[in-house]
Amino acid sequence: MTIGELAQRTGLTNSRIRFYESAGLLKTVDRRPNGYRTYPPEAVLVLELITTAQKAGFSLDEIRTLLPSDLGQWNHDALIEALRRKVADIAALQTRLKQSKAQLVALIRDIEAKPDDIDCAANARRVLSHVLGKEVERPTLAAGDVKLLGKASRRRATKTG
Amino acid sequence: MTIGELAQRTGLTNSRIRFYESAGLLKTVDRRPNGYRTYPPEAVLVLELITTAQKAGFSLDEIRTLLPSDLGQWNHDALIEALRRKVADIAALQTRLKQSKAQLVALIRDIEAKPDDIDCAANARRVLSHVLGKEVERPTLAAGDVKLLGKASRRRATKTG
DNA sequence: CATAACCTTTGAGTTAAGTTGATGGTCAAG
DNA sequence: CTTGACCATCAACTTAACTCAAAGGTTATG
Repeated sequence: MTIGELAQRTGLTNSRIRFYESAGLLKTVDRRPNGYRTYPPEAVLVLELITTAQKAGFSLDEIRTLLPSDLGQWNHDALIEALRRKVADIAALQTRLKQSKAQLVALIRDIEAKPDDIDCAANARRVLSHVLGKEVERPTLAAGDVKLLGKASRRRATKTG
Repeated sequence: MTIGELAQRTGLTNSRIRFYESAGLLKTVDRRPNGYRTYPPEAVLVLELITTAQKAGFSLDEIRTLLPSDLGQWNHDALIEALRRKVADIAALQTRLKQSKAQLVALIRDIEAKPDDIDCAANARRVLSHVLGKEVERPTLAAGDVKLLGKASRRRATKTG
């Protein structure tokens, strides 16, 4: 199989397959007399395995250390250990995401729960103090004196509190 | 406040603060006659806001478009919309992670549930066929003929099925 | 006035996982 | 024998969010 055929069967690009080879994920590939790479059918499996592992969150570095030189010869213990570690990583990330999401949801509620009797700036201070978890001082300067924050400039016009 | 003082109060590095300025997150900063940057106390708040937003998953680009030029003058609608979008992003990621984790857990169980009466290579094929969701052929070549997979070489010795 | 500890700018380096482009060889068809 | 579709290598570019180094100005202290 040529690299183009392999690319078609796996849905990857030629350059990506060459990149995987240069990254040590594919064993030294055979060459035809003309220099063209030639692959056995198993190459399809290996590439599918790589992309599957990537989707599961493994880096190419991790995959390289886990892929055996022969598809039937896995390092059982290292593999299981890596899988468990990845599950733990995911669990940790899930915890963080859950917290972040809860904070954002609370923030949205907080912003929308603006008391009718305070103005925009006061509401901003109120919300900010919740976000940053501490007292936020009222500006002692006129609005124009607050010289922070710049260039942004792709904000829309409407400013409200 | 000098940049060094601001860095100490926020726990950021000088270079990071300068970087945020060059990235358009801090408004044109005042300069002393000697060319040194000088910051008002509000700068601490702005930087804390930036790092807080980053922890919640916002990119600097997103933050730049949302940060108002005045801390009391938010673009209410754009902000709420961005917050909702971020919550949706997180929810989508949570879904993906849940699936990945379930797949990995299933894979671990699958690997460990090796029937006593099959050998390593057969177990590898069995597991592979589950992972890739299709039939995996038995090798028609001797193990040494499978020329894929390379360089890796930092694998440990013990090979099992 | 020397030295340390600040500050300045500019440009390049870092990581991951590739992509893109330049330049050139190979091969089958017409 | 030329055209087009392949293939090869190599270096450079991409994105994000910074860091680091070089080269030099400023300020406080002894």
